[in-house]
Amino acid sequence: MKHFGQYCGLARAMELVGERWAMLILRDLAVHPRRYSDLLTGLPGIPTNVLSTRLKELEQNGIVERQIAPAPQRGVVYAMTPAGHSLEPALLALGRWGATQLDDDPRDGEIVTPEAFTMTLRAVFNDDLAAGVDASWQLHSGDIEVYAVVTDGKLDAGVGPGPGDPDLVITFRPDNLPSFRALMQAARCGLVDLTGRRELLDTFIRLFEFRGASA
Amino acid sequence: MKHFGQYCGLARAMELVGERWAMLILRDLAVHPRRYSDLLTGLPGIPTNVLSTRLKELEQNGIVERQIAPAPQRGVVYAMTPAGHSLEPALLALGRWGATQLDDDPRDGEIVTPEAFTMTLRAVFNDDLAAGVDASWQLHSGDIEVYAVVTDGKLDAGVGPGPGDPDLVITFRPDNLPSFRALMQAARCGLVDLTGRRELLDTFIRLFEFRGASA
DNA sequence: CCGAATCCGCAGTGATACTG
DNA sequence: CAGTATCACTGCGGATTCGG
Repeated sequence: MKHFGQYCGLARAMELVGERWAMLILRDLAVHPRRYSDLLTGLPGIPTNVLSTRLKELEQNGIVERQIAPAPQRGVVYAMTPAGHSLEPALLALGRWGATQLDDDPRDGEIVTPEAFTMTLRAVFNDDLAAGVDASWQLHSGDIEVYAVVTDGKLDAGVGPGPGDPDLVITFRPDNLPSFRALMQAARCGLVDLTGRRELLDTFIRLFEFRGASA
Repeated sequence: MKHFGQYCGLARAMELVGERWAMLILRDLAVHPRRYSDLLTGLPGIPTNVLSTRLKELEQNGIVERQIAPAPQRGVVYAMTPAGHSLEPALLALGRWGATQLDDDPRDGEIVTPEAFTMTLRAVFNDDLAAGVDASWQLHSGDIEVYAVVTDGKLDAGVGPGPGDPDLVITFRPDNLPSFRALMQAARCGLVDLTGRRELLDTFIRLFEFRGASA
């Protein structure tokens, strides 16, 4: 990308990750390493040449790593480098701000991917309310399945079943909720199926209630 | 801008402020309202049509306001709306990350503007160390003049002379320090002229020492 | 099937000239 | 001062094709 000619952190950031689709690729990689075709299906609409160009640029800039996957899947896997992972606070801050600018419901054709959902969980997590909390949830909404594990007030969220048995499984009804906001509303109204320690639903709502774009 | 087709805060953020030059325009407006020509001179290299296009888009999206300036200067002034101001935490987070990716010294042709310098001050400010601090500084480096006022641990930083008399005036020598990093190094080594409460130099260094891209 | 490379039409950008 | 106008160029979107 062409340079902005300013010795400034923001300018450098935009030079490195400001091109079209780059941040969304990084959002997906921030959740877990992914193959080229995983990224393609998780970013409907991205041209294949743009994806491969971005991956090459991000790799060259030390933000993303190209790895040869080990035995079970064998193939190419893209993953964040430490420099890439250190970008996550900025991605979450941008995501929080963007969330305040979202319409109440998805526009025509707008989808929610498991990775977007996971990053939303991380973004809205109320760190300051979580001190001392230990609990784990598994969430089901449509065919999206994500987990959230809070250990000593620190969050680990990802796609799929969590690392251990969840304390509470929350299944949202109806199963095609359009947005995170609607989903939290359903939780508040009890429109959910619960399996496990049902009293942890309130804790979930408290910890993941979106409170605006504060720093 | 074309949409990404995802109902996701990050995607919406990039749709709204992800286009080329947009974040740098917002960085300047986050410091203070500016006229069209101020923005042009503060963003050397931006094409005039791109600036006017961005301003129109940002205005349409409710992030920037076009105001008719009052009596003294009379003319058009662009300013942040509340939605625009709420983007600042994200700009600072990106700037902090980008700062970790900067070379030690500016590349050929890279400049430092007063607005970039001000945003750097805001970005590196160590909030957690500032509890209870009340102090004000005025900084001179070359022809850049900025102020930093800490009131009860909260920072106000801007271009020009501060709102009141500064407790300490710091003038950096040599007067064309290439980077914020070099400037803090000069401060640590005593390569500065001080006027006022000299003991506040240590406080300044402590509060504005860059400690990496932590959230 | 995965992981791209290639080609084309078009929109966004950069540079400069010009105007109310 | 505050923008438009113009035009060459690059990058993106969309589709197809190709090699392992």
